[in-house]
Amino acid sequence: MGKIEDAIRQREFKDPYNKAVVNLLFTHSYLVTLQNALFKPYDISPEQYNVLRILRGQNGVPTTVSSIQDRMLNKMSNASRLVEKLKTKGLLIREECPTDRRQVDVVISEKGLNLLRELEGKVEESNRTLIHLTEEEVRQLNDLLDKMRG
Amino acid sequence: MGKIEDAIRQREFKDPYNKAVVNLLFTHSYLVTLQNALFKPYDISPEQYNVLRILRGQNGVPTTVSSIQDRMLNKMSNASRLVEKLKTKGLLIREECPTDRRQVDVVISEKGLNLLRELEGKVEESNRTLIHLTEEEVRQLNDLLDKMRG
DNA sequence: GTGAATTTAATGTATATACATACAAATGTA
DNA sequence: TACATTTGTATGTATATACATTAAATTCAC
Repeated sequence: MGKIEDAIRQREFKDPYNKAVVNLLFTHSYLVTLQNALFKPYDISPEQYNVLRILRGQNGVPTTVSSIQDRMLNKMSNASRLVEKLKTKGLLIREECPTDRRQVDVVISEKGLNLLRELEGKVEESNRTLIHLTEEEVRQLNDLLDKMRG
Repeated sequence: MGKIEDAIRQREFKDPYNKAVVNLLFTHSYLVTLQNALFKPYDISPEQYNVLRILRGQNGVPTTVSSIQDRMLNKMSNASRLVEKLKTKGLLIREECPTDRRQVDVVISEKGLNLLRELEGKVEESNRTLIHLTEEEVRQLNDLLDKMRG
């Protein structure tokens, strides 16, 4: 694939900051395209996978919708609707919180845990192979991204 | 904002590759949230802005929908519908191609050019301020992203 | 304790992505 | 030329994002 200039047929950028924004947007598209392909056979989207991982990270402790939202990669997403989709698929259990009736308690189901187990190795392998960098370079990338957001 | 671990309240990652994927997804969300806010007063989306820039880059030469698609950051997007939206707003002109009636010729309108001129400085400034890196570091980031995609 | 303010979740609407499919026009081939 | 294939664009449907609004439950102030 190589340089962004070839990929989107743009000769040059105004400055490296401008290029970085475009490069990040394009790289995101590269990532999610591959992720979609990975998850498609399991009838799940990358966002739904992420919610399931958040729930598993709670180790069985019920989580509210707003807490899921907080931990999501996209803060503007709509945890409420994603939870509804996952419930329909039987991948999580949602019930009214007894101590605060505004909230709902969400827990990953056995079926959800099994799906995560099935996907785990594939996701890990995919993450490694789609990033063509040495371990030292990936660490650099992570540091730059963390610093970049200020 | 700082480290991704704090931002999404995840204690640790399996390996730096895994972290990089999450970090890229999260950074993308950070970027587009700020871009949306920038473009909103002009009643335009980041994707629509990108299409207008592609058209301006043609310097008045008519462009087909598939050529726009090729140059877009997201290859799976739907140039046809974006062009339709921009036409409704009067930001571009779309007409049947005389030599090949399957194709449509798309050219940016004067109104579209004016909008780009109005936005130009703001976008450039925004791109600089939302990336908290030195020029040397941004170049590094660009190189890593280019290399990462293989 | 009552009413205002806040919190939590759900819903409504517009936009965009992802992918399949349809259809017309152009091209290639026998 | 006739017909199959390919190309260019549009459309249909499901999912997700972005953001405003609603409604119910809780908390706070008095």
